[in-house]
Amino acid sequence: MIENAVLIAGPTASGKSGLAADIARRIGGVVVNADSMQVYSTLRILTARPSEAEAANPPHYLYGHVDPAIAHSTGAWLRDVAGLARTGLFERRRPVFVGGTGLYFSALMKGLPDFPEIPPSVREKWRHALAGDGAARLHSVLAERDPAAARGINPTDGQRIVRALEVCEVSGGKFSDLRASEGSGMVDMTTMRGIVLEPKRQLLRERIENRLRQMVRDGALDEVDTLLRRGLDPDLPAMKAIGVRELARYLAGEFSLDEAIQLAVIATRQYAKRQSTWFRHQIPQGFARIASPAEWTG
RNA sequence: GCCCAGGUAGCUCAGUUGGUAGAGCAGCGGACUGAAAAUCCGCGUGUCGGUGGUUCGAUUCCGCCCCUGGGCA
Repeated sequence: MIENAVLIAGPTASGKSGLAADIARRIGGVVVNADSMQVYSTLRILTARPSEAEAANPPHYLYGHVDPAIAHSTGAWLRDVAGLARTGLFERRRPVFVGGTGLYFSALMKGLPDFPEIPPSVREKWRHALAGDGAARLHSVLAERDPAAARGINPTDGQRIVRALEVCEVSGGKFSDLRASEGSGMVDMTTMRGIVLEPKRQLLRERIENRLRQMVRDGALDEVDTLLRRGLDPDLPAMKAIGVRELARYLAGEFSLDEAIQLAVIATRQYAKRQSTWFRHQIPQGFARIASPAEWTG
């Protein structure tokens, strides 16, 4: 159990990283990443990961420690956190978890059901089936193996259907049964402190656009180029970082830099909206909700 | 100045053989239990450029005007 943790959630470009560093420095703590994309090593600029200098003081953990060729996951991230906890680090230094991935916060607070590890061959098999037969077909397959799970998943939601099917196959049981057996959270909720950043939409829009232009000035194109040269599977999570696709299309000469940036800005705005929706409804009561880091008087 | 093609949702456009209109994108709302920067669901009234006329009724037909492209001078 992690005592006295600080959790900071917020949409992209809300200024949460800076706030996390300030708080960690003040309480003599450490910053722990809770963002699904900042774990990857190659895309430092494009994922707005803190620089090496920033990450040195206060100490930052779980940033850029995963190669983009590896498909990280919520479960893998949770194991990373557990590994850090086992070293006793959090008993000496209070952890400040910061990020934009709502699911990671849920997993941290409530735990994850005890799903089995899915062998790559099984994963591939169902993904193939999805591509070939379509979501509706797989949904009816799921309806036979696990009616309860099928009822809870939209017939067009291929990704979730595949997930349920692979878990059924590997466990030999039902996905819905496993889901019912909730794991236990990692942070002690009675001593935890939670903050949600909720900037005004208009302000966020401006910040997103400015930041993306700055990223390009800082060398985001080189990062994307480096990533592309590795010829990785486009389905890998790291390849889906916002901006990769858009800037890649500029590099391929499909459209101008300005058009590429515009598309990436739009994708980022839509992402920020999804994040806000999550934090509005899925984060427990008791988190302090503030519009900007300046409002935090902690 | 003349000829042609257009002016319809924030943008790109479709459509109405005359009964006041609809797609994609954007935007907004929502879901979310090991890909989550992912995946999925829901939401479309806008002087149909303006103004006269014909008509029971015009965004649709006719006249004039304005604007934008292209062509001829």
